[in-house]
Amino acid sequence: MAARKKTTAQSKPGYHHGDLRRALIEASLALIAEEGFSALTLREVARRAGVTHAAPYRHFPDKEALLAAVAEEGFRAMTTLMRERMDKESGPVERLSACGVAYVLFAVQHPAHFRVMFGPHFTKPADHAELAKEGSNAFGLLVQNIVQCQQAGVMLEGEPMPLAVMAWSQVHGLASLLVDQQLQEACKQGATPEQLAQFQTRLLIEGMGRPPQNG
Amino acid sequence: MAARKKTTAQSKPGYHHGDLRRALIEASLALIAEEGFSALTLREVARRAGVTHAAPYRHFPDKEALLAAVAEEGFRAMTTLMRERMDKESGPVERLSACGVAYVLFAVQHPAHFRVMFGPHFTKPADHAELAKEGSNAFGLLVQNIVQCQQAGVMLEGEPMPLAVMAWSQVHGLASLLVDQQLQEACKQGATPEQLAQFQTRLLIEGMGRPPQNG
DNA sequence: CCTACCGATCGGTAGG
DNA sequence: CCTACCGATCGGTAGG
Repeated sequence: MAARKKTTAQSKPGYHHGDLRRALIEASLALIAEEGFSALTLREVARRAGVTHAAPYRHFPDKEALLAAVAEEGFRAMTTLMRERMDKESGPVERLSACGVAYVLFAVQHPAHFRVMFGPHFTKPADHAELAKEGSNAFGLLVQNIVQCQQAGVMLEGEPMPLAVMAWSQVHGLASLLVDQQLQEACKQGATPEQLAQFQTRLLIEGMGRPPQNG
Repeated sequence: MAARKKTTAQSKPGYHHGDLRRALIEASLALIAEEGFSALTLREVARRAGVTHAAPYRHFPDKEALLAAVAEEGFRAMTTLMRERMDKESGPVERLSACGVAYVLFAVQHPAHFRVMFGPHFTKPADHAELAKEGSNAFGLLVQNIVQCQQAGVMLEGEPMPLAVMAWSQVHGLASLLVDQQLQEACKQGATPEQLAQFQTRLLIEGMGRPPQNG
């Protein structure tokens, strides 16, 4: 055991990465997960990736660009997970539910990604067109599910947008509370994130699924 | 205009505050609101309060203690606002709705407070007993409203906790999306935060208000 | 509550 | 992708 040196995978100083860009992104995620956001500096990221602190500038002009790349990747992975879960269901209500559950599970499984995606990091959103597009894609999936529920006659008619924003709020709130560790006491009854998400999604659709009683 | 010096309220170096503690808290909030979280350093806070960077240590042992004071104050203000809005209503459903709307409005009106209250800043929650208590008080108000709806027979029976967590998720999600500027395009239809909160709260209670159809 | 000081770290760049 | 360097800022403390 004494012989086992305390080093990261590549401690050789002159090591050349095959893909430093990827290594930097992954180092960022690990750093955020382990030591929180305030610990994220380009220098520490470089250190963890096994390069000097000047190297990252070959791939990202600044920290914001690195974070944008992390966020983009996050949105793509989240969209993929939502699609996977949706594809296992056939009915529009079940597909909408699966989409929401996937949102929450992604956040719980990738908290660092989730924080970067929705944190207030990007001073000028206009500078990150690709990122905005990935975000819209994910939201579009949700809207599409809502519309299909409406067309199937199992959801309130009219503008889909307010309903989509409501569904987004629901899953985003649960995801945020879970990621930020706010549901420790309230939920130590043993409920898993998936159970919570399924319970909430079901009641949510229940509420959106009938017109208010007349009278 | 040339005569108008560019100084803050107190530029006199030796100025003695009547209440430096308050001034530090308010400087923190302004700083977060104006330049984001990463700009929050004890030195900059001291600068804005018009004292040297050693002065804050007389009131707070470190940055985390300052943030805990900000968060405590936030929870107290939020609880007050929820109570005010609830007290204008008499029916349990209306009171629950008012409580949720107040949560969202507080976040929109005090985004810096909201971010501190729910951000991942407190490494050891056990070190901040007072803060935990204020948070529980606010959540308790929500649980109490749920129970009263149940007792009035207008809400699903059984464990109130899952319903309370669901309601919290709903308003927390909407509040977070608004504070983090994520609803710009989706909602430039002109809907105000209060209208969004009221719409969502109404449908939420709708969903929690009836047992699923049997069959 | 201030002055003066400490070691440490950071973002960024020149030059190879 | 590295070495070497820059100015700037930070948290924290001694001593008054």
